[in-house]
Amino acid sequence: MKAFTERVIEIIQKIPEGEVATYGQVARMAGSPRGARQVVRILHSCSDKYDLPWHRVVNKKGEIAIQDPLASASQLKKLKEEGVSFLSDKAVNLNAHQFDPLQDF
DNA sequence: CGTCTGACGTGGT
DNA sequence: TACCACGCCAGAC
Repeated sequence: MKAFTERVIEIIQKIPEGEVATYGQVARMAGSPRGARQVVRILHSCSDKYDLPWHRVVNKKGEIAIQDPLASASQLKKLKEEGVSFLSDKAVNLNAHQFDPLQDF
């Protein structure tokens, strides 16, 4: 049983290119259904240190939730480059690109 | 220890 | 459909 934080990090690293996952989804996969906020904290503190594909994590509406305009623009660009389709300027098509955890279990 | 915070989720209006 | 209030819980101080 690894620490919740480490599990979250591993899960995020498993998200394939061209797909995205929601904060709550990652939290559930890590064993903490209510831990979406913790996923946020982890991205803040570990996205750089652990080389996480943080741009593949969005909120449940498929929107880029990050507040920093520079970082959100970067996320948008990376997702488009990976072939993710967008419903709007800030929301991905979750229905078509949401990461399927079945492949991981 | 107690308190605050946050790139969220859910349910009610 | 959109917005608001509240719950959640690990980490920073």
